[in-house]
Amino acid sequence: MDSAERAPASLPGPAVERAGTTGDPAGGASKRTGDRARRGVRTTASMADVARLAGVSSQTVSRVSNGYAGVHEETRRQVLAAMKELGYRPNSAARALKRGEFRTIGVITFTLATTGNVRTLEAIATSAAREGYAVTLLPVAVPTQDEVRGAFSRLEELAVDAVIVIMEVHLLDAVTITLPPHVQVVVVDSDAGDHYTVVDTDQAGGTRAAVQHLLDLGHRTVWHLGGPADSFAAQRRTDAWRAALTEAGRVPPPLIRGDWSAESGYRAGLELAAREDCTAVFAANDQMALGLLRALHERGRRVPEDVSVIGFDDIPEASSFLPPLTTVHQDFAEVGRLCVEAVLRKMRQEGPERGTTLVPTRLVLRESTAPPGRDPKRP
Amino acid sequence: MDSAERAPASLPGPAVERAGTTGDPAGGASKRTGDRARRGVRTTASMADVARLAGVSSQTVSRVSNGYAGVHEETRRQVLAAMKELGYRPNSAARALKRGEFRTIGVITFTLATTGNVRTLEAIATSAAREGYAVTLLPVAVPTQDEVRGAFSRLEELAVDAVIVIMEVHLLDAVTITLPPHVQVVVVDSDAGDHYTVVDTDQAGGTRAAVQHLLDLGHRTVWHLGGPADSFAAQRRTDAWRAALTEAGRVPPPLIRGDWSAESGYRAGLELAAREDCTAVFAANDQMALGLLRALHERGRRVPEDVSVIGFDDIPEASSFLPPLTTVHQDFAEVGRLCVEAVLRKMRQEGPERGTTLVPTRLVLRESTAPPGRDPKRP
DNA sequence: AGCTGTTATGTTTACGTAAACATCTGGTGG
DNA sequence: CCACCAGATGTTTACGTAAACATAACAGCT
Repeated sequence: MDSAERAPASLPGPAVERAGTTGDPAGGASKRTGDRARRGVRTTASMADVARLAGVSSQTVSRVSNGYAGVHEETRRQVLAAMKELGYRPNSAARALKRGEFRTIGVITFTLATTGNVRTLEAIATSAAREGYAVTLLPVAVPTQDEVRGAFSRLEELAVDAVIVIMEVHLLDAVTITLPPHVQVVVVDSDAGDHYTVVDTDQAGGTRAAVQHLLDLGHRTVWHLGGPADSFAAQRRTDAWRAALTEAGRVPPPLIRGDWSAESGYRAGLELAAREDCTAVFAANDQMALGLLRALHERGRRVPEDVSVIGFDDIPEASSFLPPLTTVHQDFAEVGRLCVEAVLRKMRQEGPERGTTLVPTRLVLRESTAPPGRDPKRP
Repeated sequence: MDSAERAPASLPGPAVERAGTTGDPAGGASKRTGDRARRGVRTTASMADVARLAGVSSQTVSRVSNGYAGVHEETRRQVLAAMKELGYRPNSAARALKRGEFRTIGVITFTLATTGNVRTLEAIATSAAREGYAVTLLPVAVPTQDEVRGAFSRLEELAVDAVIVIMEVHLLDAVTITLPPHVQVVVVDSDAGDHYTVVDTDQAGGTRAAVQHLLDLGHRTVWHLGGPADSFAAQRRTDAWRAALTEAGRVPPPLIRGDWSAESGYRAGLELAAREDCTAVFAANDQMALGLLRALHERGRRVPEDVSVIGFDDIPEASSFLPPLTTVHQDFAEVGRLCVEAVLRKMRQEGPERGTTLVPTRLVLRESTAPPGRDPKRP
């Protein structure tokens, strides 16, 4: 309880007063000195131990451990043997302290409920591992400024060299962030390319492909089931949808907004099903498209005969929807990979400080789209 | 001494003033020694800096930083002011080195493609943050022994105090794991409760509820679309399904196996749709149930009139399936929370070394189940 | 032989923090 | 009035690693 009370060392926190004893019930049975011996934690072997056993200096152990050339083969073998015998593991805290870097990337993201975030995170973790970096996860439960601020203040005292932010970054600007000065930031899902390094899916390109596909099929116009207003990705898709229609000389119907969830797609679908003039819908993600399909089905509007539906993301389940969903495929793996690449480049001061990288999309044709007015009753 | 060079905390300074060659200013103009000065990384303020500015010893700064009592209020204020002015952040590497702990939990998991893993991970991260711990993610791309070994060897030199393993642990036993001796392990999805501390969903309870529900509706027996053989969760669900049927005096039909994906559910569904005697199916997860629904629909078998379907997980989309899916709700958040709790308790040596904790499930009734043979044409 | 350069290894030092121990106040009670 | 105590603060030291510098051994060359 004592140790739990010891507030997690947060700087801004006015420092919880430590009541009572220091935590150790006076039983001074510890003859061992050393900090951690008292907690009963078995200390692991250090370089000095290995050096002693191998009969060399600890510096030579360090050289072997870091793979430097210039160590006699014989010596190296002895050192390696000693390491193995003692089960030596380099202490990463000491390494980080000495080297001034943690080899860790922090990832800040909202809820992991959306496929996109998760897939990107996974790709980031994989790419980072390949580069010898670990990934520390910082979930932000609710997208309020307070929560974001909280995540960042946790981050400030965290052992990271760089941060990747998977969310609309305007929330950040509103917050006064004070990151350790050398920490690099890369952002997904934002238009802040002039302030940050941004990697993102080509939302506009994907959207245009989707809209164009529907227009090519002969639909007069395309309705849009958009994502929440605070998502930049959603905003971009909505903008691109409008632009694509306008450029094609069509009148964009009123925007209908969901919140990414299938449930919101269902509600929107009930609305749309009531409109006879709605023959094509572009949903801003697959989940909402799923709800939309259900609503249309319930109201007796057939897909794709009466209404064409197209989604965004290409989640694995999309091919199992009823009917299988035509959708815009996002390459999350590539986004994650590029994020890591960008952030490492920034750390090495090899890359530009800012700018946006777009990852192309691909339209996946399945069975939820068809020419309009194809009524099997009047073939 | 060199405090003049430590720039007085102009916070948003990008600080790439070191022009010219990247790392080797040949005219050794740098009077500073020190490792990281040479890499052009601006050193952040240390305790010593704060102490100097506040006119106290660094130990007093440490006391303030860690919230110890016994610091005069006046002094504390001064120290806090100095910290703020310099933008001081405790160096977590030094802390970790000194304290012998990292305040970090490592999470090893297979692909983040399954909802369960992701939701559990998210809950772990949230709970850990609440306790002042960070979470480091270690994805294992493919469930081969080599991959697992790789993840663990990365882990060995990683800065973690504890590990939570989200996968069947038998893969681990086959691998020779050599973790730092004091690292605690908690496992999800395993029956290794006699070797490890295990937290898991009550697979058996949930399965029994599902099977019983179908039997109560009047179905003669229940078919099962199981998960992959290497998943313990899948195994448990399959075992419980057999047991529940047997106890009720029914004959378990042959097992059909999928791989968790909707696609595999679809393939299985095509098979099941061909069998007139199949009136009820229990799918081991919701994704497979989705594929199953599609196959049944394609083959003209109505759900729930001709076939009842029940899933497992209760993913958010389940309520938007066609029809909305009756399924077993898993409380992933609770699983994650308990994992963190267990692992922290182990670290503090307050809890048992091994044993299994089960988290109860809840059957969510929607519209994919009904009594058999209910033909709406003959009400 | 004497010099030079190369290779292999050892020694010193510093990274930032916090425990352990030491010192210095001012007040209290005998 | 002094011994004593407790609270407030300072000093020393060690955590494990790796850069920087130092040394030693030896081969090649004039």
